[in-house]
Amino acid sequence: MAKYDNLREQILDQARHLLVEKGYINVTMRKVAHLVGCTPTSIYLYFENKDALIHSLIEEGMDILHQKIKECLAAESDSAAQFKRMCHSFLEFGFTNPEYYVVMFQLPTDEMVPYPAEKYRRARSNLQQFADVLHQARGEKQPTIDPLVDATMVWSLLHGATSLYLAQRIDARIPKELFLTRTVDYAASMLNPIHQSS
Amino acid sequence: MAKYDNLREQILDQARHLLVEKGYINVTMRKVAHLVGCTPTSIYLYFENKDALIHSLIEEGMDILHQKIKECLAAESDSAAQFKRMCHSFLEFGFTNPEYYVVMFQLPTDEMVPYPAEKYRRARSNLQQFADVLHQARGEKQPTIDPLVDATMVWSLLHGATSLYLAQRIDARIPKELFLTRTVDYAASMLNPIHQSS
DNA sequence: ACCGTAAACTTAACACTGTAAACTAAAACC
DNA sequence: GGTTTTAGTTTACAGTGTTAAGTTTACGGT
Repeated sequence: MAKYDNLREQILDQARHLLVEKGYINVTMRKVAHLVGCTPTSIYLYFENKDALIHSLIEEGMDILHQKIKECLAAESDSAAQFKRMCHSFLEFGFTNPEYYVVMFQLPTDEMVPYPAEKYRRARSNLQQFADVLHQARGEKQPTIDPLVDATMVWSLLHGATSLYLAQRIDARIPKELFLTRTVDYAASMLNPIHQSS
Repeated sequence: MAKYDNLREQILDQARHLLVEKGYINVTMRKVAHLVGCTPTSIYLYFENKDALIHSLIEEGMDILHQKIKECLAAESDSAAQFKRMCHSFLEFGFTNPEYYVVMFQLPTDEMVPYPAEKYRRARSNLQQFADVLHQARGEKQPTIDPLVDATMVWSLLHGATSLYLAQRIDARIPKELFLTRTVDYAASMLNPIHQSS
């Protein structure tokens, strides 16, 4: 019956290939179809629309990132070290998978239907991981400081750093490695909750 | 001779109107032209292409932001207070001018020709303002810590916070005001350069 | 006053994009 | 073997940025 051997998987493969090698703008229905060897409309047999196709790739990326974050917990026993490693891993993921990062975190809301709330689970789970480790590293002192807020601050920092780096908006005088370690250090300052309010 | 009264300005006006009211995706050559009452191709008489038109709006936005940052210096005498106010102003600019912010800082590099290096002046100048105030607030102690790097860290935080907020990716349990003041506080922690390296 | 030229603007067209509807071929079922 | 369902294609539409050619209008010179 089937003219193709698992067409859905082939579409996903070529879409991923196109994303990683040529960037998001080159992920078009026609280009994906051409690489697969089918017609553009055939994609609609397996994906409701382009957004659904991209969302599948987003989920893949979320899985990869989630895996990398989880590995940080196993690699260290000290929770402060775990936290730093997690920050480093997040940055490294963005730096080495720029196109994945773009679709996962930088796609304009207007340009695409928002990533369905239900599927934010992995993203939220990552944030919760940061919050948990942060909470643990500080040893339950000062329970008034909500770790979720601090984790959100850290996420903001990491996301901003990655975005600016990928957009090549970091001053050329700052070497990549310095930028990376400094960002981790700044994030790690959240481990010592000595804040003065404004 | 002229069929229109300062067509270039009218184009810019309607493009700005469309951007602010309807968002970046709705800034199309045909929609701008329709609002102006001219043909789409007439725009090309005054702007090389769509990018050039958008860049004009970007420059406008940069000017507005630059102005707001400058006002912070006048509003306070203490340089630490100036710094905090600058951070707050940056966030507020993004929060209240989401569409300007999008074209200024979030347009995918691939989707648009990179913002010409020469025109980064205002953006760089903003970064330098942050670096200068940071340097001054710390009173020249520890000259080894390059304020440019720290200013870049702060910029990363502010940009990340704004981006996540505008994309509505901040946990609903965190009120906007708390998020705002916490971000400013975190940025302000750069004023006390007590960093432990990793 | 008239002609030629240059400036301002429009018309028509091209190569793309995502997507819906209609059509076709092949397999599955009874 | 005939009918229905599945898998896939063909065609078409409305939208995008942009280019090239055509048109109208105003200006300058003799």
